[in-house]
Amino acid sequence: MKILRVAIPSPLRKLFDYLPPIDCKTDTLERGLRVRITFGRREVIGLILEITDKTDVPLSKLKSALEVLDQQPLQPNYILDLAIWAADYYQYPIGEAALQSLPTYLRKGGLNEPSHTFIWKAVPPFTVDDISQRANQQRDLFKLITEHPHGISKEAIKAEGGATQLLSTLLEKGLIKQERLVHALPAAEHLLKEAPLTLNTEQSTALKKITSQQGFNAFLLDGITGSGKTEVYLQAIHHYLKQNLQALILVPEIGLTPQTVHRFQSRFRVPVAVLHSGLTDKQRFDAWAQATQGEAPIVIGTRSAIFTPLKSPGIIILDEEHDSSFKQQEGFRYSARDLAVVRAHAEQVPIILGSATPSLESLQNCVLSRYQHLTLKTRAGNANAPGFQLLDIKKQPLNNGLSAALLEAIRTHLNQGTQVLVFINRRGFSPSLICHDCGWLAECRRCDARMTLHHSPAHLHCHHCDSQRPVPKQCDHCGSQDLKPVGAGTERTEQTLAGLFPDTPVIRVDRDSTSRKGAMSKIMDKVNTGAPCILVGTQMLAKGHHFPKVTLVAILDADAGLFSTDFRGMERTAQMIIQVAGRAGRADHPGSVILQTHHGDHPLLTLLTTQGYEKFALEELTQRQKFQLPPFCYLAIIRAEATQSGRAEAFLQSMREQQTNFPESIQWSGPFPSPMEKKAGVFRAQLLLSATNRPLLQNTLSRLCLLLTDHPLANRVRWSIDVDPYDLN
DNA sequence: AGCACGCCGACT
DNA sequence: GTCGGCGTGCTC
Repeated sequence: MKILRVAIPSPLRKLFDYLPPIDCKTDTLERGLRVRITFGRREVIGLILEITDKTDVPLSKLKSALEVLDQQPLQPNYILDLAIWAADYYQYPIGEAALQSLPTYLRKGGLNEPSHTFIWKAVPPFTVDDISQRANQQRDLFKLITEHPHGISKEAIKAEGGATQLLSTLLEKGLIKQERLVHALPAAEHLLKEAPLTLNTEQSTALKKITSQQGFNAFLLDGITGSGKTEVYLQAIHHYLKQNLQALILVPEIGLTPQTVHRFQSRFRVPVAVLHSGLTDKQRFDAWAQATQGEAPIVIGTRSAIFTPLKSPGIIILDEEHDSSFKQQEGFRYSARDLAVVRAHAEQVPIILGSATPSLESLQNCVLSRYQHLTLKTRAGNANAPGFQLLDIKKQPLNNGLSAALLEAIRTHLNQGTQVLVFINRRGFSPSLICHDCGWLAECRRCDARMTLHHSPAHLHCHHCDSQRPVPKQCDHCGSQDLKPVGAGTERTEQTLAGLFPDTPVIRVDRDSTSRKGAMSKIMDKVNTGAPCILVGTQMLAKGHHFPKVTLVAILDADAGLFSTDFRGMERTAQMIIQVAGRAGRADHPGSVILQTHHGDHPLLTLLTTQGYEKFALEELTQRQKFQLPPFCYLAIIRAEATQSGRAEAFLQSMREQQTNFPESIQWSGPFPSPMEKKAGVFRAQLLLSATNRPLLQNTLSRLCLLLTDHPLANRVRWSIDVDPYDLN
């Protein structure tokens, strides 16, 4: 008797046993096939993870599966194993995890039959003279098709003005035929579409180290902005493409732009499968299938692409490895960066983690020789590194957050005919609205947070829960009409600068100004003309885009995050500063960076701006070691949320009290209300665990997980476990 | 998570 | 008399 152990998308942390479908040839059953089953009173799609001949479930309770959906396993075992490993490591229900490793289209029961592009070809020996003289459209269509001996797609025919509605007529007459487009991969010597750039010594040393070793190796490609990391990626990819192996490239959410994809497409004469959030489920599945079947030698995607199978794995590359978007912040809270290393190890392929500002975790892995540290310190074209200036604004008068010294510097650069970038990490006009008479602040009704004032269009907006309301005319508390904006966001800075520099265009770049389709490329076109301008923007400016004409970068508030409650605050601030600074001073213009701060003598800020990121990072690492913080310990947070104040905290407290014989080497902290207790209408609390022994922490978490699941109050709260949390909020 | 069952309050 | 509120229990 065969028993199927099935992963089911449900929060129950176990597999469910089913009998094969009644009329099923049991020798065709296999791990990795989907089954349609009744689960409780509903029908769901599950995934066979094991086939055994015994079960702990009473036979009377066993149901038969309704149908097997696949002939072949959907993904190789190593992907399934990766998902199961992750479910265990991140304490996430196994069924949810296993099914989330599949594209949504398959998860919902779609057939594993990717769409194909069909092409039309003329059937020899027919010529245009075999078509009646009077059928002009048919003759034109046929001529067009004969001009493409390798075939032409319907879309291409339409683009050429051909009468696609007559294709079936010609097909019926046997003059043309339809074929599936197969991308024949070019021979190794024809892979390149453009010539590789010449590598400098550092780059070629790095490339040689990556490509000369066999099997699994993890590399941290630690290269300052402009040092040519991408060229190293491209040439490493070339090395594996030549052996008919594939490359998987993961980039941060914000980094998956058409320009990024274009870099890879313009170098190689091979299909590139791109997995991004703008695709429909079917399109995403098609891209997934291209990767899985090996039709796309290059696969680029964001976090979730870590579960995309490759037919012939060659190399994994994860760019901007420090970026927070690789850690999923809800639900299945995995780190694509860490899973990428696990996956590379399982597949015995090399992995490159690249960054100009590596995470302290990765740097520590280099110290421990788990990763090989490859550094690129030379900027291409001998461009100078930007010069930093800490501008202490203590006691200085500020014009909406801009000091006189900074304005003077902006003026100097504009007069030299170059561009200026002003970075401020707050959207909107001002971060709050205060009553001048009584001090009342416009607060969000659903969050413990103030609402941001926006001018265009005028409204109050909560950046935590997205709720919006009109700008009040008078104070809720005392009725005064003297309401004043406090602090500056991008809109206000834009307005102020536009007033001070009336002859220079001021361009705002934030989520609000770029949300319309094509808005960003319009902005880029304008900036790329090279005419002097002031760019005002958020984090968006720090990532991906290059602004070759920018010679001055101004960071209005370098202090945000310096004294944060989150131990990673300093690391994040430093990464942000270096990433923004990287936008200035390309090739022919030396750049300068001005940081406005109230702590001009802050030791770490000084170290960062005078000695560079690496020195800063090593110093920060000694601090982390001193205080036994990651990467010198492992963390997990148990979070809970409830609609009633205090309930989440009480739940965690009660769980903590239930836990007996708790290992002494695990530190508890909490439960505490979360830093912003109320968010989007729910009250949140958390409990922090830390340990130096990872297996012990894992073990403890598994036990706590059982306790949480069975807790009598568990249905009154929502709880989750975050292993290796990135954000302590 | 879903989904159904079940037991109490305000409506035609 | 019933529609429907959400507490409780179950899913091979």
